[in-house]
Amino acid sequence: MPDRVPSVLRVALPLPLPRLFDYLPPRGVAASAALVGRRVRVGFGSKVLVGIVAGIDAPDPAAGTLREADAVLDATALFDAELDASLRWAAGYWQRALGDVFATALPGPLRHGEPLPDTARAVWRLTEAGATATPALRAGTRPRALAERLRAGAQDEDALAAWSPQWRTPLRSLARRGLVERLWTTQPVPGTPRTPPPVLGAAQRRAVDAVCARLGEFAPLLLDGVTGSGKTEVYLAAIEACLAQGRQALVLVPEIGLTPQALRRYGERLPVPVHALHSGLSEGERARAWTAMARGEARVLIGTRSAVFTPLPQAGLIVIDEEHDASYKQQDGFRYHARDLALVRGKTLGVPVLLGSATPSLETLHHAMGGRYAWLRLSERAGEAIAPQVHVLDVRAQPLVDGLSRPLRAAIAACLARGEQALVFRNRRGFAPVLLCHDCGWHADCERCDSAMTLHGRHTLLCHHCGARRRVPPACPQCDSLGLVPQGAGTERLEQALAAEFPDVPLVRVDRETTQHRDALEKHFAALGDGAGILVGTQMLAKGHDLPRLTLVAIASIDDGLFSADFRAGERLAQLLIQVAGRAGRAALRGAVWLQTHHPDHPLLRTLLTGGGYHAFAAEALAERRAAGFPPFAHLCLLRAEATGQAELDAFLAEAFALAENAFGVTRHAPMPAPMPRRAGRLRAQMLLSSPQRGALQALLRELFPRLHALRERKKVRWSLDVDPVDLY
DNA sequence: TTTAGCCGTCGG
DNA sequence: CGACGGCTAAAA
Ligand SMILES: [Zn+2]
Ligand SMILES: [Zn+2]
Repeated sequence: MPDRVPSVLRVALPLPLPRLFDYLPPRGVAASAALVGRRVRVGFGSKVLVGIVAGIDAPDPAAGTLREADAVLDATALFDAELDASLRWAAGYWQRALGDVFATALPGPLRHGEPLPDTARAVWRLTEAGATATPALRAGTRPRALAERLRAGAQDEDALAAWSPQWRTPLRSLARRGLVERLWTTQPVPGTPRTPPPVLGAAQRRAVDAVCARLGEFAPLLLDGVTGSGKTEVYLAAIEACLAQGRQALVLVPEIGLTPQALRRYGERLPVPVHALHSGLSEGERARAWTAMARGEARVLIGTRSAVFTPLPQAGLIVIDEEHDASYKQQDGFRYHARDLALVRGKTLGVPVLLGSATPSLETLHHAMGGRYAWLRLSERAGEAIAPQVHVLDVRAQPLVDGLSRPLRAAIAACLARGEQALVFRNRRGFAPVLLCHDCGWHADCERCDSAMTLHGRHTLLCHHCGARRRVPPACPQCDSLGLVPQGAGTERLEQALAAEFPDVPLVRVDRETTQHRDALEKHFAALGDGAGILVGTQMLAKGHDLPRLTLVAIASIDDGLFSADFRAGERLAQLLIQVAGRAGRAALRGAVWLQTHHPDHPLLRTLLTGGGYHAFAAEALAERRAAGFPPFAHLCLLRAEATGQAELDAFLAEAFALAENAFGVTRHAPMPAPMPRRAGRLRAQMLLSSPQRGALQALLRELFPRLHALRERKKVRWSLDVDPVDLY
């Protein structure tokens, strides 16, 4: 009889093991349903872990003696009912252990058992003495400017930092004289000066109205608008309406989109403090923002992929900017898709989910075309702006010197002569992608990967896949020839060539090497100034900072992307081209886009650049996907595996293939080597599963996942299931 | 995934 | 005989 009494805690631990672990409650604590969702500290093997109580149950008679949990760490559940349900759904959908999913959803300090942080924020206001003394402060000084600002109302430290990065200096000067004082508050601080909203165009107005009409219910909406059509103003107006109803808003942006400039824009336009969650914050700051949302103190949170796990107890609206962006899919561990999880949360929460993009993903477009998503179109650039003129440069008959043809150099020179700015785009960093022997055809390959090494500078060969680094050999290792030549041009080579040709204008290279830190990108843009200048770089330049003087976009080459085997490569390339091209031109200055290619007749380029643009491309690509049985017309799961020995790898995938036999009508494709069969010394292979029915695939995965865990052959193999993979690499 | 523990080999 | 490496089962 006592065996039937629910007396054990079923705990989700942060491990990749797909099961829960049973513990007795700590001494003096009764096992009650009220403990579900709270963190507990438990001994596990020889170490101590922090887990979350996932349920309360009767003890399993088959189990041996249970350990006692050390302590319950929370007074209430960390996740509310909605977040808890959404996380459980995510664990099932993307096939990941619940404890691992819970751990991913928590900011570091909470994951490690720290108490919820204090969310009170420091607010500075003028003292009475300060108010009196302000007019007497020396005019034109920073303390005077700060005092004037505070006279309009108290400000929190975020607002002061937005005003000036060096806000502490004048503040300290005022504080020393007793003119300002610090308070602690969890309330939003009113009185932050706000930029008035611009007048919206008719299409923007319609879009805002469409979103506002759906506040209070689940509604997926696609905001489909070209670069410069004013999507952000639509977000801001919708968020204001959401705030006015007393609800919270969550905004997801791609990693690269969360610039200080973008944050400032949200902060200045909205009547409440805007909290940010991004990789540049300390763990403590992330925990504070998360907790402030959980307590309802924060009303607007803007963040990157992992911000989708933020509690939204008073949710009103979720916005996903650049919804097509691949960075929303986590590429290791718990391989969730933030956009898709946001849609599920929106449905559970009963709030609209606004998906914005100039180049919507084919999945989202397909939903919009089928009427499942409301489709809001902003077809014109806001204001007077006109679309840029596109030149496709056939370089088959053109000599390329350092990757640049004569007509392109001439176009850049003309642009600079007008005092305008040029962006030269090339999606390969380094000096040259290949180092080739002119005499025997040998090229420098990585010893641990099936991939060529990239030449960096003049003397270094670098593998972009495993990080291997070595010196350029003095002569060809195969034929002793001295004729080793860099083949092709990366950003570094373009930079040098442009610097030599245009020595008098500022030139900035933007790629992973030059832009390590968070603020480096902003510094680069500042270094460019607002006169004539050149930016060279990779897709880091595709969005971000607004550059009004930029009128010429030169795409040095994207030919290597035209023939990729991956089913999503075309979509990616089209999105990238449209994004980069969209940077050319503004209201008064018409932009031009130059594309150098050896394949001017490639269907993708014809349709995209000289035909009907992105939507015409998308229609063709969707037809191809339908014919080939790829998403959105089928749902995929990729079983990836890697091992040091080929035999172990093959044996594992052969077993996995057998396990997937005839199940639920899901198509199992024969195991095959990965597109890069060897990487960092490890052999890689994969098996694809596909089904037109998402439910059938999910049913198979529910059976397959535990069986894979139980396989003997799994031992020497690292494997993972990737549900809805963004690429098959 | 991590790790304790078992067993077999090998050097001292 | 004890150290070490490789393999396996178990972690509640
Ligand atoms: Zn050679
Ligand atoms: Zn390598």
